[in-house]
Amino acid sequence: MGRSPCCDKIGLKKGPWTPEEDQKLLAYIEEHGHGSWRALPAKAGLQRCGKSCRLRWTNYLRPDIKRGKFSLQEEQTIIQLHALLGNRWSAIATHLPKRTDNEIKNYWNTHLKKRLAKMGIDPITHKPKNDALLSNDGQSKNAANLSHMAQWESARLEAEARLSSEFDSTSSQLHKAAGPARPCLDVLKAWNGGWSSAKTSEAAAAASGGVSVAGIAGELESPTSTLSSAAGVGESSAAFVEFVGNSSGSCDGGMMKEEGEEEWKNLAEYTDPAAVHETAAFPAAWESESMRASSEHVPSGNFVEKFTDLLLSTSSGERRFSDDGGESDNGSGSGGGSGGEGGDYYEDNKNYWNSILNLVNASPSDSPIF
DNA sequence: AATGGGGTCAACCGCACTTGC
DNA sequence: TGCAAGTGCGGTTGACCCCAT
Repeated sequence: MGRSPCCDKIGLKKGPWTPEEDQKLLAYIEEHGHGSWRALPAKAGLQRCGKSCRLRWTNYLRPDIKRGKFSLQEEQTIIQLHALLGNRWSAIATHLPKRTDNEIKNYWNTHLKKRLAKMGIDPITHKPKNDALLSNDGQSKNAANLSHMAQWESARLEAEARLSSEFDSTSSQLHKAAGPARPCLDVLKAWNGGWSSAKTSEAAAAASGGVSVAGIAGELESPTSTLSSAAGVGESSAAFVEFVGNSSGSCDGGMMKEEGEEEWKNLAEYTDPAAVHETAAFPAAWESESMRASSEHVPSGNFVEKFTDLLLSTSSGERRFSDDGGESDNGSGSGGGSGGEGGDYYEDNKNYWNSILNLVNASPSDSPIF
């Protein structure tokens, strides 16, 4: 829109901040608050642009910033949320309260992304780069994926349409109150809630692959949120639809299985038990006959089980992937006793995404994105 | 000891969105 | 309603550090 940059004035300093500048900025903000960032430098006696001051404050000087090495739990959170949200660093940062988006972004780019790539996993899609590794019958699997994607996208659109009409009278108010768009996670919660309620009510909507939206009302603030999500996190969104396409077995808390339990129990502690319990009802809704019928033909594939687990194992010297990106046989395979060679493609990924949903559910209610 | 390469991270840049007039 | 200012966000850059040669 032809807006002039804030830093184009000659004479403003750039580059690394000196301790004196830090002190000035800190002292001013502590006394007056930052107020208008543009006006701040002059008032604080700094030869910096407001933007630079804001960045310095938010990324470095803020007192509530935790610095230093990322914990295992933080790594898990970043990986899982990145799988769901993509490069929305600020959104991810809301779940790591003492970390800045910049820090998380840097950590992802310099550590986690490389680890994923090393393992043959596309860090953008969080899927293996070589789909042929996933199963002995890649084509039929892909066909099944497409089928499920279509099925669930259809169901999602149906639910969305119903929500839109249901909330039509109040949506504008909600939009105003909600502030910035809350992309796809509203939908995830909605799905979760929908499935949970479907389990108990055996609603016809659920039986037909649709969703009983009655239980969603309380969770959704923006009934049209998926529309923005389609543009914002389209790829991840699609991945979600694909990954959840199976109904067999039970969920014992997402990816917190026997294998790697030491690492994942941290996540369990982090996650609100109540939320976990609520989410645990989610897979039960998958017992819907129509869904099961359509998924029974899906061949078992030895997909990347718990790749965040693997990723973190790799970081601690444990090697579970062969050099060509395939997974080496490490014994028991995936948990839950699923058949085939070490686990079921969909089961694993359902669990993976369930663990993300757990995270979503456990997130603070005032989170700007959830 | 010097040097080159790779890794890390603070900071900058430019675009997009929100807000106020 | 349209425009401009203010702010937030994500991608990128460049300086610094460490390590191998």
